[in-house]
Amino acid sequence: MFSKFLNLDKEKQQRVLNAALKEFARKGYDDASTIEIVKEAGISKGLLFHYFNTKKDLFLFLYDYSMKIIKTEYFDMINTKDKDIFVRLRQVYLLKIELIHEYPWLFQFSAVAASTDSKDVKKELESRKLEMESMGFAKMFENIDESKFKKGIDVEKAKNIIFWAIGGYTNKVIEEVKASELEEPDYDKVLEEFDAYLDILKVWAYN
Amino acid sequence: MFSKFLNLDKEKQQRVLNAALKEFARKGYDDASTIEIVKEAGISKGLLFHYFNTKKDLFLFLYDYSMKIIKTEYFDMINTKDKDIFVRLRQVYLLKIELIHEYPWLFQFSAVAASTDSKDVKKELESRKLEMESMGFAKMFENIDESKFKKGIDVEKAKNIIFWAIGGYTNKVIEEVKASELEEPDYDKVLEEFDAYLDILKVWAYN
Amino acid sequence: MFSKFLNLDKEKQQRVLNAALKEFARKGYDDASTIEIVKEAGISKGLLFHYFNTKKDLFLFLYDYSMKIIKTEYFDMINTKDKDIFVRLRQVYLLKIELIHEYPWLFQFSAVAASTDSKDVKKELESRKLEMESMGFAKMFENIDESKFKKGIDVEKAKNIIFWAIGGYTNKVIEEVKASELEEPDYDKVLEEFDAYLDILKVWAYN
Amino acid sequence: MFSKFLNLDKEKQQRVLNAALKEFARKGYDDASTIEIVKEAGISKGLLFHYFNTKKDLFLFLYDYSMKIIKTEYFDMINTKDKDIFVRLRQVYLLKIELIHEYPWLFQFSAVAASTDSKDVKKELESRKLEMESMGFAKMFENIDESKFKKGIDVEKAKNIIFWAIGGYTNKVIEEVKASELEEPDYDKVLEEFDAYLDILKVWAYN
DNA sequence: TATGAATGAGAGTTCATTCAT
DNA sequence: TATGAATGAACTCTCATTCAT
Repeated sequence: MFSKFLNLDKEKQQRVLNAALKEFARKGYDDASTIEIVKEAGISKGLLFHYFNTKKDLFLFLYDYSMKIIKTEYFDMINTKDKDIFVRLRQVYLLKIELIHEYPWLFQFSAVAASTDSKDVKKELESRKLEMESMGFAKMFENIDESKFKKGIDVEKAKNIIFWAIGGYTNKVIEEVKASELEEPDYDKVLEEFDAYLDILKVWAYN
Repeated sequence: MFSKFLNLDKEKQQRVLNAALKEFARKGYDDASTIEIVKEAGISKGLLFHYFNTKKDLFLFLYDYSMKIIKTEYFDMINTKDKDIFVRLRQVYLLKIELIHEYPWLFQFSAVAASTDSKDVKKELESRKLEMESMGFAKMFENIDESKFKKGIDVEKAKNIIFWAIGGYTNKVIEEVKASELEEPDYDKVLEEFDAYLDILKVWAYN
Repeated sequence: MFSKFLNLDKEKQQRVLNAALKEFARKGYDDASTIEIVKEAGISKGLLFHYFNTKKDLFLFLYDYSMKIIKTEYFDMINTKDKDIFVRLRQVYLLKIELIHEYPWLFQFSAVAASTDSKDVKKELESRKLEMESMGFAKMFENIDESKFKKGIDVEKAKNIIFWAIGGYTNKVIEEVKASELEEPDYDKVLEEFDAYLDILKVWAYN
Repeated sequence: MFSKFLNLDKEKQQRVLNAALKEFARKGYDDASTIEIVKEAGISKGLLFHYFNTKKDLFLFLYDYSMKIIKTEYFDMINTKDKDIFVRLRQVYLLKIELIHEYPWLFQFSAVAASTDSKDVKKELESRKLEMESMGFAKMFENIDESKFKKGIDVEKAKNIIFWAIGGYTNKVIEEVKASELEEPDYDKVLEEFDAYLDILKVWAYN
């Protein structure tokens, strides 16, 4: 199907993939411009369609590509031997930062793809949505030692609060990066702050 | 500037405003269609441009209009005499539900506007972003009795966690409404669950 | 459906119709250029699509329009009281010339439409093909006095020969007009020659 | 000019020629796709252009090639010793069927080429149109014994009628083949019917 | 004020043709 | 000679915006 593209040398593939992920991540499906993608990738308009046939196919290719990476290089890498939820979350966070380094637009693209309502791709997306979010959520909280939690509290809700709190912090970092037009945050500082939040949650949630 | 529009009878103004808020909220700036707006509003295409000159001006008018409502009818209505953060949050939540009833697309529009990156409006939006979020955050946590919090914990971070947890729950509700294609959730059930989350956070955060 | 177009003043309608009939008649469906049509019609690119939505819809509109004219102003006008086949054919021929005067590209368009294989319109065409040709053939030869024909000859085949001979002459005239780049032939000369052919066929076919 | 192509082994030449004739015959000049040709011929895109430079040159090469075959293997093969027009026509008909067997797309291609109006090739076609039709017509009716015709009738016109009648029958057969999606008609049946038409014409035209 | 026909730049896509290998 | 990736002009179609009425 996409063999023409996949036979390219890796460097050119990366250029095209990153350009496309970036454009879709920033503008969403409908507003993303194929012209911007080819400009950024340094290829001609015709060539993009030589590889991917349509904008829609390109998007779905990127979706599958992203999901594959997120599954194999993120979810599957979560070590469920750490049973303490905060040790686990820290581990996952470090994994994510690593991945963002390698694929700067991957998570933003997948977030945009997950929430798009564009009628062109909605149907196809629904049919393949493996619920990355829920899959990630499940893996993140798999085999957790719940005995450490304060008694008398709904553990599912407790997990949700922890999940949302961490997601909130992550979004804050992303917003700050966007606003300051940095390409990358200072990950040491971020991790330090992240740990501070984990510490609070630990004190709160555990006995 | 928009005097032509503002001189209309209120009923017609509302029709146009709601139609436009709805379209932008659903599709984002670039993908919103002026023809859909005029159809829904029951006016002609020419008239919309007679009132607002350009799509961009319409959008920015809506943004300012939304911010004004959110400020005057939401943030300013927060009663800071309730010093307990969880009493406060519950109060704010009820206020928001009330406002959603009156302006169904207001908060979704403001969320879309806040996160749009469309180059047409990005610059103007930045220059006027009064940081609704931070403004809301500030008001929501203004004059809070911090003595109730567990000692030895960074209060600002604690507030953030609570804020994000609540935001997370809100988004979950919105996603569920979207997925079930309901126009409105069952607010009683939602409030009950909301309270359950507040209770957990209370146990956690307070002594 | 095509109300926007049908509400135009007749002169503009004619300009657009003739431009489109001409372009499709000359180049066939696939190769016809909407740009050429709008140039010839003196309207803008957008306007053609404002009227007809797609090239396909335009083509099918033209098809239905042409079939209607050919039916009501050609086939239905054939006077079947003339039972002599040669009187009938002469009558039909005069009718056709008249119609060509009014709608110069009508018959060429309908011939092109009948023989097009373009996958875009093939299906729709098939579903509505009222078999103009066979319908015309039927009407042309309806209520003919067959007693005048030479005995012992298959009358159906005889009719076919006459039909093809006349068709052949007609095509010859069309080719000559094309080659000389005249817009219209000298109809008096053509009719004279046509009569000469009819006379021969009469001597041949009748006793 | 086309020496690169002509130096190929005959089998490959034939593959390319037949693929190209078929594609042009089916779709006309403008709508014919070079990629379809190379796929059918089993060569690469670059190679086609290496041989023929442009689509136009390929088309004109095919035209000249076709005309040459039609001249040498069709018109020149007409045996003018048969002076009876109907014997002659039958002979020509059999010749044509034979040739169609050998070059399935030859006549359809030449018909399409003769009637194309595509501006790319129109001019060149006109300048070399040796009037295949008229050439064939001339040869077909060369050295015919006109004494057998009914007296008092314009012999040229009589010949035309016979020519058109036969052409009409031929087109009918082609249409029927197309409609039934057969690759080839039942030639025995066709010949039988063809003879029936010749018989009628014979009775009519001769004393 | 109010309409919607009219405009044209720009979108995604196709395809003959070129060119590095 | 042979390949097919790469190009870019041209296609159909969309849509914010203008303008005659």
